[in-house]
Amino acid sequence: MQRHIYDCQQGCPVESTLQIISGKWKSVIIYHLLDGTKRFNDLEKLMSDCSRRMLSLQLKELLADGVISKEVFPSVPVKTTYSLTEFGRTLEPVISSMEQWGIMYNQLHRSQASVSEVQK
Amino acid sequence: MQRHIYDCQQGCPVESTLQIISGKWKSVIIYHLLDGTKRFNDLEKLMSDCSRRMLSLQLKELLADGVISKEVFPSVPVKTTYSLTEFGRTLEPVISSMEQWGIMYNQLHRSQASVSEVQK
DNA sequence: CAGTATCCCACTTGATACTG
DNA sequence: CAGTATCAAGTGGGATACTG
Repeated sequence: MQRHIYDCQQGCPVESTLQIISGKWKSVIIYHLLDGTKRFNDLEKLMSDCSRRMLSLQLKELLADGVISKEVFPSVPVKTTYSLTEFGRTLEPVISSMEQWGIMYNQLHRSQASVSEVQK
Repeated sequence: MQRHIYDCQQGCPVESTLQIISGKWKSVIIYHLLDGTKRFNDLEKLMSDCSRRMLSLQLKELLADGVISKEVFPSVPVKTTYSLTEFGRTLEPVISSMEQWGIMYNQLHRSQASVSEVQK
């Protein structure tokens, strides 16, 4: 994936934030990790729209940006866990506001669906 | 651009939010419109990394999703303004938290830059 | 289990030029 | 001024198969 899409001239703060969280699945990963440490497999199940390949790529970038950390337990079979770093946890307000908005949006859509049902 | 990337199964709220704001430049546009109504040209200047073509495409999608509205004044030459709709303004907490985080992040980078300077 | 490697095409995006 | 049209190039991302 190409990094540094935004050059954040005039230091636009929103572009800076996007620099870190704008991957296709990054904020979703962070969202799930806010809930606690997860294994690769856990994330795969939580985000079934996201292919294993994409999950792997996005995790790698988050790792490189210091947002998450990875721990490998050399058991057989191997066990890996991902968690937010302290830095990653500073993104909580951002992800939480996205969560809050999404909840509101989903309720809106549910009620619109009900209206359509009634209109039939 | 392909829409509806996320099918938001289990109604993951973060995926729902991304459905609306995940375009490459969408949150930046919303950010600038929080500041007030803007003309096409204003946005072009504020986001000089974004090509005219991309700006146009992203505005079209935000329009289609009801996030922004457009007003055309049939003067010569034509004048167009974009503003957030009431719905679009509900995204303020999301964009503001991105802004806040970006400000923090930029300061962090500035001080790191200074440290590097000193280290030379 | 937790990935990586390879192939490959669709979509995204930039460049450039044109227009009401 | 505020876009659109067209073309070409590059990338994103799926499918599938393989591995320590």
